[in-house]
Amino acid sequence: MKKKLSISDIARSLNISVTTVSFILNGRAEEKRISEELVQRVQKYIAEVGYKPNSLARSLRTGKSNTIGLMVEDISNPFFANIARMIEDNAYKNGYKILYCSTDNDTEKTKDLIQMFQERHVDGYIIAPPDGVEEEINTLISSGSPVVLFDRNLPGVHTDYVGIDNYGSTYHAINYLIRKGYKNIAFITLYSLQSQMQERMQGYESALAEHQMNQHIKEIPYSNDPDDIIKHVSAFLSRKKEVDAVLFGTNYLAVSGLRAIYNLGLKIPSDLAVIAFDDHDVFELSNPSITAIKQPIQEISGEVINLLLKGLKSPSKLKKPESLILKTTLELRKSSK
Amino acid sequence: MKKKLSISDIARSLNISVTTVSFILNGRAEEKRISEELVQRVQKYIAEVGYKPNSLARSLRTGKSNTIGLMVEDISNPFFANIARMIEDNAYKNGYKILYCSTDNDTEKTKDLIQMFQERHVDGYIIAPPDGVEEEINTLISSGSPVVLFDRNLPGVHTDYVGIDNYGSTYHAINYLIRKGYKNIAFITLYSLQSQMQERMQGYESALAEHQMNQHIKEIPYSNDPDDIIKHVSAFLSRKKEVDAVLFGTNYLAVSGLRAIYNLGLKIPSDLAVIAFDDHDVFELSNPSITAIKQPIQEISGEVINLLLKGLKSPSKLKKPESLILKTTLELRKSSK
DNA sequence: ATGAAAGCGCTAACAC
DNA sequence: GTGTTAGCGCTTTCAT
Repeated sequence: MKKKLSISDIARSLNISVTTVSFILNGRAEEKRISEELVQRVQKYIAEVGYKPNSLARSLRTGKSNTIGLMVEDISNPFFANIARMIEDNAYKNGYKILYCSTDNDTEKTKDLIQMFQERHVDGYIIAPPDGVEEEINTLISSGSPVVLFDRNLPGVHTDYVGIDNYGSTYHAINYLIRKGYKNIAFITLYSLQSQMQERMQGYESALAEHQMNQHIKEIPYSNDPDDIIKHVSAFLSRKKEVDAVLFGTNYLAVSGLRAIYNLGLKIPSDLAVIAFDDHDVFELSNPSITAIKQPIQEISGEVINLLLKGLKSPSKLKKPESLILKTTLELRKSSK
Repeated sequence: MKKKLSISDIARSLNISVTTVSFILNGRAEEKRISEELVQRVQKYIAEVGYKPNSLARSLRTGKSNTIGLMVEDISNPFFANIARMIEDNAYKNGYKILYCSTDNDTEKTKDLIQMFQERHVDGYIIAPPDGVEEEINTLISSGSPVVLFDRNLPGVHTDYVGIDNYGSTYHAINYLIRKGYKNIAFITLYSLQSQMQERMQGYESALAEHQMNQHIKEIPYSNDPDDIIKHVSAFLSRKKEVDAVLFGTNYLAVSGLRAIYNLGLKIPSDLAVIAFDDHDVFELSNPSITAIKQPIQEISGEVINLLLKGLKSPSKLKKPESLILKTTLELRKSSK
């Protein structure tokens, strides 16, 4: 277990000053007009002894940690896991590491988490926020940290946002079902004030209203336990026999919803047509396969990290917030006739 | 944007020394016999002004970062995403944050990643390693960092490990297929030297050997692109018409494999029985549902974090490595007659 | 029971 | 071009 080397050890061994070493380390040799030969010598020595700067000390000194805080609803949800993966790749490529956490859509938990990240001096935040954390996020922003929101926006928070056209997505999906002749179209969604869920609901309502059709809405409280969801969906569908099509508000509602539907012995699409919001491997391989509103995950992650890196580069005050609303696609499969 | 407070600001405002504040902050007031009244006063003030110690400075001083490095094959794979979620919950509960990364089973990438984590002074490592990083991991261990390996073990590395009975799992699965009367059972697996894949292969081979049955093995190179896998599986199955059952070595091989099977127009289980290694939402909801070898994810994560926390507490030298081999269950579904 | 002060390893303003 | 040095904010030894 050899002793960790420090910059002064290097300087001493080479008989030069720490400043010189530091400048070379930070690629400022040219700028400081340090002789090419010295640079070579230092780099060779550093490689030889395997010296690595202590990033903690560096961070303490510079105030930058080269770390990004990623806060999602649940890292085990495939939508977020996929986004996390793409963001990771991009961040590492740019010299940033990722600290992650799952909020469970819990406002208090999220506040704690934000504080933890703050104490850790993460350089920037990527957040899919629950509602109720507007104030904390505004504090973050006004203290100069770049923040990119995604998946759901926060009213009253002035920062970069990447989302999708939720309203249009459900609006079109419902119109598709109407064209196919379904008469009683239900919307099974999360009991939530989050912007994306509200917009999805509005799209559903508008489409029905335009055709003077009845609403059948079921809002289910957020839960980590699939069985809770299954129970709610079962109860709803057993009660509402007239429902002949259902749009699920999120992918995991749909996954649990499918279980409920199979448990009830309902046949898709003859008894019930199904569309899910957010795609999932399950939907392609189910039999029948399930039509889904597909978010452009790659594009979302790309824009998110892109905006954050931009924010990291330029002082946030100079940059005015951008909002990107991306298009979804309705992936037609066999779950509707 | 108010100036960040430091411990000396607190001390100055309260007219006491930083030492005292530090002791109180670190819960050593009792031990240092600081008057109860002073402790109260300091804590009240700290809460009032919202002072938060700078964890960077603390880490620099103590050498502990309260961060755990989590390295998995691919965070977007549901198996790893689920483990990540459970590990996160436990770690945060114990005051640790998680830095994660995906190795893509790439030896060189993993070496880089290990180095990055080392530079970050993570306190401990949880790794599902590719092969070829034995040396790097041994260096980590001998430098005193606790390391817990999971999912696959590394020969020659002496550290905690949590895995499953891979050999027994495939052995039993194949025997089950044999009992059901299948004659030409294929094993579609990863082209890999990793311990868990080798063991799975051995279980397959032993079971067949005991019944003097022919092997049909297809090893597919690791790829992030599902289409690559689909192509390989399609080619293999079109060539090997006699195959009447197939065991997939990992869940994502099975997910892509199912696509290949459907593309070829094969019917499960009449044309082909299917078993997957690792469960997945897809398998339960597919029609027919797919039999799978299910890993006890909760138990795995629990043991992993448990071992790591143990290692974090006691100097690793004093602790002798533990290896935990957990049992899987064969989740019988409809993909075999 | 409390305080002074020496660093942890690094960066960068300033001096030469 | 290169060196000296003052911190970044904290912990902890040693002194009182």
